[in-house]
Amino acid sequence: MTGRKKRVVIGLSGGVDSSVAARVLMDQGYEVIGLFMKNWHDTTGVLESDCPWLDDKYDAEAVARKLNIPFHFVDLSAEYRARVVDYMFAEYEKGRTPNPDVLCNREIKFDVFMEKAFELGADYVATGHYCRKETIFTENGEIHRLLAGADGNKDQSYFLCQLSQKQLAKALFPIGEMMKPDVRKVAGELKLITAHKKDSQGICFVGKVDLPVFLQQKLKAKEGRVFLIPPESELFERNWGAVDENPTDEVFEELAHPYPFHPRDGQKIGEHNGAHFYTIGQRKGLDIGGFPEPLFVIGINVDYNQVYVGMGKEHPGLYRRVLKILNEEVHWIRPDLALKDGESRRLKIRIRYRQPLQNGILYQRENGAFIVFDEPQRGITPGQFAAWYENDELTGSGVIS
RNA sequence: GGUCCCUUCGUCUAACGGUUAGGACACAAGAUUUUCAUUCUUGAAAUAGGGGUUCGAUUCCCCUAGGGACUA
Repeated sequence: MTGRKKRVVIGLSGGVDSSVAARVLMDQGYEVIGLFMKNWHDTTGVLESDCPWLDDKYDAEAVARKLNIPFHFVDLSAEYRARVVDYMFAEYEKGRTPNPDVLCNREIKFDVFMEKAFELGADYVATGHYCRKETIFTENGEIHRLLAGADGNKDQSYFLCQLSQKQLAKALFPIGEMMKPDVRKVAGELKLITAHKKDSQGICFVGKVDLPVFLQQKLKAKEGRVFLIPPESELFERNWGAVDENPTDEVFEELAHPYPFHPRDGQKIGEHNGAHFYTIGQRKGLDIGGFPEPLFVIGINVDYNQVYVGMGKEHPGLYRRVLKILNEEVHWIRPDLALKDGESRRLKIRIRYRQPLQNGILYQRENGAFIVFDEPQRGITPGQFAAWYENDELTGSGVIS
C-alpha cells in the first residue's frame, strides 16, 4: 500500500489560493498536477478585462512552472454553458435568483473537471477553497464531513453545499486550515506571480458582469410597472408566533410563502425593464428617486411582469421567519444525519454567502422541509440556497422555494 | 375673463436680502464580496426665462411660459 505517492490534480485558476494550495499539497507529500480549466470566453456584459481567462491561464501556467509541476489545460466551456449558464437563464426567467457558483462546484469542478482529473490518473482532486474536509470511520464505512474554513472571514463552504459524499470522498482542500493573509504571505515568499493578484469576484469564470446586460443574451427586456407597498398592508399581518408551537402543515405553508402582492395592494410609482432582472432585497437599479428613504424590492411577479417595492430597510416586506424547501431539493451532505418525516432539529443556517449563521430549526414534513428562524430574516430569496450547519460542519442545503 | 397662490440638482425638498445654494432619494465611481443582493466611501448635479430695485436678489417688484372646491 505504500510506495507510490498519491496523485492529486489541483484546479489551478490563476489565483493565489489555488497556487498556494498546490504548494501545500507538495509539502504534504503528494504528487501534484496542475490543471487549468477554461469555462467561459464570451464577454457579453462582462465588465473589466476583455479576455480574462487567457490572463488567468498564463498565470496558472507560470505558477506550475515555478512549482515545477506538470500543467494541463482543459476546455469545459460547453459543459459550463449547458449546466451552469443555461440554468442561470432558466432560473431568472422563472423569477428566481440562482447561485451559479454553487452549481459550478457541483456540476463542473467536482464533476466534469473531476472526471478529467481521473483521466490524468488522479487519486484526489484539490481546489483552493477555504473549507476543510474530515473523514470519519463508522461501522457503515467512511463518512466525509465538510467543515467551515479555519479563516472565518473567508469560509467558502457555502459554495460547496451541494456536494455529495461521493464527490467529497475525492476532494482535498489544502488551504482550509490557513488564514487568507498567510496564504498571500506564502505566495509572496515563493515569489508566485499570483501573490498580489486581486481576489476574483463576480460569477466564477465569468467575472463581474452587468447582470441585466448579461441576461439579455437570452431574456428580453420588457417594460412593466413598479408598485410601492405600504408597510401597514394587511399582507404583512402574519402570525409568526404560530410556528413556534405545534405548527400544522398549513401554518408552515402559509408562513413560508412569499408575500402574494397584487397591484391593488399599493400604488404604481414607476416602470422597470423586466421583472426577471430584479431580486428580493435589491435597492439599486430601480431608478426611482424622490422618496425620503431608499426603496427595496420586496417581490417580483414574472407572470405579470410586476416589481413590488417597499420603502426603508425595516419594511416588513423584506422580512420572513420561515422558508420552504421542496423535498426533491433537500440535499444532505451527510445522508446519515438526514431528518425523517416529522423530525426536526435545531441548527444554524445561512441563506447567502458570508451571511453570519442564523439560529433556527429545520422541520422535515411530508410535504417539504421548512426552516424556521429565531429571528426574521431579511431578503429570503427563491432560487438561492439555504445551507445548514451543525457546529462548524455543513450538513445539508436546499433551494429556497 | 378677473382677485389670489405656486415654479430651486433627475426626483422630493431646505435656505432673517449676504451660504462654497444644504439634505434625502435616484444616478455614477471606488471599496467590501468567487452567486444575486446588501453595506461603506467619494463624486457629479439646481434657483423657469427676461427685466428691474439694491453694495448685494433663491429671497423684494414687474412682465412672458406650467397648477388651484371665489365668480352666470
